[in-house]
Amino acid sequence: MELNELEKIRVEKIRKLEQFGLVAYPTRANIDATISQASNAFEKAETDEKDQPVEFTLAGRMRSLRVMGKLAFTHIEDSTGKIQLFLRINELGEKLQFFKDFFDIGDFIEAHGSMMRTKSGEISLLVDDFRLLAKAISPLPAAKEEMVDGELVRYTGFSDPEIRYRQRYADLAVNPNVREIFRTRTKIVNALREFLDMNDFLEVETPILQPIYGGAAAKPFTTHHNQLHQDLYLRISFELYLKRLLVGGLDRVYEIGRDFRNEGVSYKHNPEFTQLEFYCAYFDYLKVMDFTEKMIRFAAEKALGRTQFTYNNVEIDLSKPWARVNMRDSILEKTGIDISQYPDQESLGAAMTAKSIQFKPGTPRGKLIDQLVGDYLEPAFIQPTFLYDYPWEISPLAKRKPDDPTTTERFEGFIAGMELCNAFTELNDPIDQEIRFLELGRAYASDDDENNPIDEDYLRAMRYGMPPCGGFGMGIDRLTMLFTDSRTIREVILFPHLRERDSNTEEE
RNA sequence: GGGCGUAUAGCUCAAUGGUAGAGCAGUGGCCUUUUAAGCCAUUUGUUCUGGGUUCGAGUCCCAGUACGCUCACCA
Repeated sequence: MELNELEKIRVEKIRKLEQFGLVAYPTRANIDATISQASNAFEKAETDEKDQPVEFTLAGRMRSLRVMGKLAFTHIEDSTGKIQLFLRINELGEKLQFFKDFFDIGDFIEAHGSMMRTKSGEISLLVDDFRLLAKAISPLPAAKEEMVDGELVRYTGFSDPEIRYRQRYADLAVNPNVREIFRTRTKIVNALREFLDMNDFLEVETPILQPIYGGAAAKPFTTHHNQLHQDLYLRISFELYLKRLLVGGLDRVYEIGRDFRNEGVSYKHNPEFTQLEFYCAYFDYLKVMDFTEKMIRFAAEKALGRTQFTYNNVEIDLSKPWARVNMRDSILEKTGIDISQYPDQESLGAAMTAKSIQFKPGTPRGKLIDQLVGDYLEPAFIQPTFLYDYPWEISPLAKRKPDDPTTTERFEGFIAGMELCNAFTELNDPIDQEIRFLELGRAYASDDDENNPIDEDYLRAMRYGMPPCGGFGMGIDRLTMLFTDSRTIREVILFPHLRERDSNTEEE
């Protein structure tokens, strides 16, 4: 590994330390409080007007350093906050010189002393002893910041997105707002879990390695089990396994986990992403809509502490019920085309051509409708909106409407023009399900796409009898994007997928 | 996969085809209340990679790589 000049200097410091019989990476730390605990305790002692000194041993990473002749200031940071260390020759004697010689920004330091306020009023630890806890050899990208009128101002930064994602550890270390995004993400997941648990759902885990993939329309990643001589797929959804559990009498189940789709990467697509799916016996899609509103609102309250948030400079309000938009009516309104009048690919295509709407020749009816939705409806769904009643062709796992077999009881939820969730009254009729699978297989064959064999075991499960139920799937990453005002999915995934680098450029 | 853009010091960025620079970081010095500390001095480059044009290329051309935006794809 090639070290640069700065790194060589710091390695040399480690070598010198060892000559003095000291270690750069001691095994144990001996702190007795976190940084926030210490400052809180001191503030309390101040208000209680207690005279005895408040002493602590604290530790953290040095984030700033101001050295004067006979004194020095450094801010240290742990995950609870920042505090200033005040080092003076008065308390430290010649050990101050040791500090000046061997400590750098980025190092982890442990310091003992008593809490005080400096002349400018900042809570600080007046240090009477300290030691190195871990030496940083590589300098962290410089990111200086200060609070001006409550606003965080950053003067230089670590902003190249590529390096930020490739070296997320450094990104997290220098950009507090990035740490905040991932704290919020965890709060969201915890809140969703709490909400579902409160509603008597059972959290389960289903296979990620699947012999037959299904539950969504996406290309899978393929892998192989050597001993069994069997090709396996990384799941593209949880759906078919979770619904098997309803056959088994687990009436309310959910899973939060990773899906893998071998598709294009974009600001809202990552090859692996986190999904929440739940299934609830005796729910239909209307009940799922009500439940979804409550669940998202609950997540916002828990993760953000409020039900309004700003995304892309637009105020989104979750406190009100979501708009509910019928797909047929809405397409008619926006394009003048009544899809119910055009039951096949040819007639709908002709209607679109008559309106000068272009499409790829040979596109099946379902995908034409999908295109109309994507082009004319979705971008307008800024405030939370449920778009409901999808054509059966693109909804092979959803139940048909009792009064209209060409339409299914399915909805998708949108916020800020982005698809967030997908849900339906689940198809529990094994005979209809088999017809749909066969139809789907035909569509795939004509599309010259991946061969997607019928999941016979799923049909067998359904033949045992599946209760009527509602199901729901939501991208956790996208919800996190919304709640953290992130413009790309990579901002909310700790280690997003990036193209592999050449080995010769990978090395420093 | 297509189009457009970007790639220069550890970080953020400059540089008419004519000696590759600044701020911060680093190093040395001064400094007992700083907080983007200050002052003085000072070090650092495969200008993404490989070709080409030219007396001369960070700059122009071609190819490649990565990233960003965008389009396509995406039940």
